Amino acid sequence: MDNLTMARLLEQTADLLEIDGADGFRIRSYRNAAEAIAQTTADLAAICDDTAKLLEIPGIGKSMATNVKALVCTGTTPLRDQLLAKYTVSILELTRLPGMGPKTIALFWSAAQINSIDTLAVAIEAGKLADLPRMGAKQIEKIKKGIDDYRRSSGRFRIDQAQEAAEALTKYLLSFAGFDRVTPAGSLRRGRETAGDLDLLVTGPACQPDQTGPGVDYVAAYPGIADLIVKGENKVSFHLANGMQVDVRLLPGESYGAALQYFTGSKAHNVTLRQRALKMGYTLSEWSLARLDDESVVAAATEEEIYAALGMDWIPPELRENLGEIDAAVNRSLPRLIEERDIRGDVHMHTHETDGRNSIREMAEAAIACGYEYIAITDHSKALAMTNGLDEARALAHIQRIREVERELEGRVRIFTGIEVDILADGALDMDDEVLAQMDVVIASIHSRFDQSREETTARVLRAFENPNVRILGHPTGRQILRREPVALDMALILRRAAELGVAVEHNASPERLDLCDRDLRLAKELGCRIVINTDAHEIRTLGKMSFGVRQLRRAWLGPQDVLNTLPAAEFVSSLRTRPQTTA
DNA sequence: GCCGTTTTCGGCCCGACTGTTTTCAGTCG
Repeated sequence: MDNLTMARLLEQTADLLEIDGADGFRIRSYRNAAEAIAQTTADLAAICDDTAKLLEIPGIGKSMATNVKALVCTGTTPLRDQLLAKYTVSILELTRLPGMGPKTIALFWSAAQINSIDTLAVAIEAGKLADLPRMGAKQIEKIKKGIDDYRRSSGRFRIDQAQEAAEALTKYLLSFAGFDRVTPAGSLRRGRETAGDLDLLVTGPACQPDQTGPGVDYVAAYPGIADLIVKGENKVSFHLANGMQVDVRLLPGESYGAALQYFTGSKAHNVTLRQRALKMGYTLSEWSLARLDDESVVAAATEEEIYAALGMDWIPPELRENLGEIDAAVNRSLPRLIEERDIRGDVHMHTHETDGRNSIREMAEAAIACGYEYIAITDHSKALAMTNGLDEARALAHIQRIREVERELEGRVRIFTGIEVDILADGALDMDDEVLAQMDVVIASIHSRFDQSREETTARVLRAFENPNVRILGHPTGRQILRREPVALDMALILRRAAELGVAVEHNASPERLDLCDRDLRLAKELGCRIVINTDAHEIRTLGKMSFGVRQLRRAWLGPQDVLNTLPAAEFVSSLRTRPQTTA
């Protein structure tokens, strides 16, 4: 069982405990443990017999360690089985409906044996809920609508979709005279790979207390609103047509920093920060950091002031996941994180020779416009027939054209020759070695047979590594965010072997992939792997999407020294895997 | 159920909004 599955089962147990009316702190400890397990780079299935190692993970105590062992050995825990026997697993989907919390679910279950969205829908139609306490016509209408929405939408959105929505809204909001600053908070600001909703903070003269009426009305008049959820004094919530929920908050400038800090999260980061505030005699809210004794404000206008007053450096939003960043900020030892301008080259892109849309020359010109010193042209190999992948003869001709374009551009950009060669189902590469040996950048990627077992896929990748021409493992898990699950891989084993051989692993910055994910990137660094970040652009427009990947690298605590393509061209090539000298 | 710079017992983060309950519970973030 992998860590994420384990985390999901513990999270599920917490939900069931909550419906069951268990002690709130016990519930929280299950959630904390789930979070810790989802984030750790240790492979719990591998170390589950080593209780001491389990206890090293913050949030895992004696009885949670027992739970972990039970999950690995039996796939469940006694407590979970007991709760599921009472409620059935389908009751959990009720928590996905807006306005349905554990108390309401428990009420419905005890009053009408409702344990799924379907039985809830039937009960509403039969009018069974009308007599229950706190169930007025509005409440029931809200639940009905929630069921319809749930059945239509998946709930989460890719980060680029969230950003696009944020940019459109920001433009609209800034055209109102009383607003002068709009900042996205939440998952988008932290650079997560998906967002469940969009949080926008707004400040300006129209956001002063008791004067927010016109501003709120303006927000609520946004033409993109599909339906309005909440319209309060300083908050407007609504859905966009694609189902994305947006929360817009109007805030006075003097508490903007406190609000930005609060609504950026993560929740776990904020909880830890607040505990620290309390120990220091302060209380931290979305309005201010204030003294506990006389309630006087210590800091509120900027995040920098608040973190400084708490005795620590300002923490970049990407790190705010309660994974050690608070201690590091207190000790003044936060890392210098990589920035987009550190990236000197993009070495994974396609042209119209296969499934790209632009020529070598067009891609190169666009890369120059991005400020890159070098690129690599890495079209597909023949196994990807639908992309018109290259066979050996075409690949050799392509190399010649790449060199010609490089000469034409007269030193304005270095263009490496390359290929994204398929790793076939058995781990062999889809191109002759003597052709691969002529290329600067050979990226090996999986594009087929995603259904193989963990053992098969791991062996497949390890066999590909044995080919000395392989210099980079492309989009290692093959996942497509919200569309296709990652392939099953023994990631620690793969990364350890890559580190030994000097094979670099790619972070594919395309917002559809973001592969490796942040957690595996941290593991890669721990294991001494070299990392390369690429856009995998198929047209000039997507060359500009490097920033989505950079945010994932930052989330993994990576600095420029951890990423090969922050190096100048010559050093970049010489730090790729060195091939054995050919004897011929 | 976890944890320890006052604690191995007794703590464990804070406020807005909604609906319906005339004083507040539940949900959400």
